[in-house]
Amino acid sequence: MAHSRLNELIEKATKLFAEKGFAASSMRDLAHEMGIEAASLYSHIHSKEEMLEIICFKKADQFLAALDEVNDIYFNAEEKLRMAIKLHVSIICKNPNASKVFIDEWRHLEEPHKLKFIEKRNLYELGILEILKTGEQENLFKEVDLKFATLTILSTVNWINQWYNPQGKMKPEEIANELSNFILTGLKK
Amino acid sequence: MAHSRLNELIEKATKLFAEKGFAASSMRDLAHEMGIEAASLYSHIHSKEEMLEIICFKKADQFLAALDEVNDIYFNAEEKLRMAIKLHVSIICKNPNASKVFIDEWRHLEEPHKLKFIEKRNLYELGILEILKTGEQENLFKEVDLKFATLTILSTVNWINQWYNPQGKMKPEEIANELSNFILTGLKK
DNA sequence: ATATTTGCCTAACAACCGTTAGCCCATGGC
DNA sequence: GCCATGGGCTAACGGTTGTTAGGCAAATAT
Repeated sequence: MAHSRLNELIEKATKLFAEKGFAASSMRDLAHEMGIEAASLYSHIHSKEEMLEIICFKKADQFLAALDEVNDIYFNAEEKLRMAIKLHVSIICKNPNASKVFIDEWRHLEEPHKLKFIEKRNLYELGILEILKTGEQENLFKEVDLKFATLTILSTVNWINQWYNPQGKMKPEEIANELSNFILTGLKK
Repeated sequence: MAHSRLNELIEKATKLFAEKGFAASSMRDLAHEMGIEAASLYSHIHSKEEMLEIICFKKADQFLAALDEVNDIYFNAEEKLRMAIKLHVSIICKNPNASKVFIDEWRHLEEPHKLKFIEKRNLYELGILEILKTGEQENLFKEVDLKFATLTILSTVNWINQWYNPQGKMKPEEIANELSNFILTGLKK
C-alpha cells in the first residue's frame, strides 16, 4: 500500500479546496481532517501548493487523454463531438471535487506551474476547436466563429459541476446526451 | 460628492477580489491600492465581508431588475429569451470584475447574507425557467427538462466573463446575438 | 467663529498562516 | 536482532491576518 496515506491526503485536500477554496483552506484545517497535526502533513508533501499542483495536473491529463481517445478512432465530426462531450462529462462527474479545483482554483498555482497548466488547458481547447473545424469542412456544422463556439461548449460542459449531484436522477451518460442534443440542435422546435 | 471615496473603495475592492479572489485579498493589499493605511479603510466600511456583500447584492439586484424589465413588456417566449440574454450579457460586460465576484466569490459571504443571496439567485433562475415554460406552452420550444435547460443557458451566458475583453472585437450586443442563436438553433446545419 | 464631521494616521491586538527542526516509535526487511 | 523507513509528535519561527483604540488636521456646516 505504498502512498496510500498520500492518496488519502490528496483526496481530503481536494474536498477541502473544492468546498472552501484554496486560499481559505488552511494546513491546520486539512490536518484536522486527517486526524493529525499540521506539521505532520509535511511527511507526505513539500508544500500546500504542491497539492494543488497534483490535483490540477492529474485532472488536466485526464482531459487530454480523453481527447486522444476521441481522435484515435475515426468518426465524423458529430460523432467525435458527442464522444468528446460524453468523456468530458464523465470525467467531471467521476470526481466533482477535483473538477471544481481544476476549473476554479488553478489560478492559485505559482509560476512556472501556472503557465504549464494554462498550456495544457489551451491544448485541450484546441482539440475541441479542431473537431468543430472538421465539422464545418464536412459541411455538417454551420459556419460559426470557431473560438466562440468552443468556449460556449466548454462553458456548458464545465458548469455541470455546479449542480451535478451523484445521488440525483440524471446519470452522467444522460447528461452528456441531453447536452449534446442541446449543443447540436438548440432549443427551437 | 458624498460617498465618492466609498465608491472608489468598492471599485478597487471589486477589482482586487476579481483578480485574486476574496480570501487571497488582504485589507493591506486593498489599502495600498487606495494609497492609505489598512486601518483607515474602516472609516468607510465595517468589515471586509461587508464589501463583498455590497458587490454581490448590487449585482444580484441588477439581474433581478433586468428580469422585471423583460416581463414588463409582452413578447412571445423567443423574444423574451433573446431580450433576457441581451440584458444579462450587457450587465456582465458592463462590469466584468463585479460579475466575476458575483459568480465566483459569493460563497465567502457569511450567514445570513449567504442565504439571502442564494434566494435572490434562485429567484432569477426561476424567472428564466418561467420564460422557457411559456415557450413550451406556446409550442415554440422543444419539450426539455426545464431546470436542465435553464442551467445550461445560464452557464453559457455566465462564462462570457472568463474571456470577454472590452477591447476585443465582439461587442456585447453581438455576443448576445450569437449566443441567442446558438441556444435557440444549435450547431447543426 | 465655533462645532461637527470626514478621512486619515500610528500603534497595537490576538489569532492564524505556512513551514522547519528535531525527536520518537512502530513496522517490516534482511 | 538490527537497521532503515514511514508516519507521526511538540515546539517554535517569522510573518500576515482582520480589526480596534485613540488621536489629529482639514473641510464643512451652523
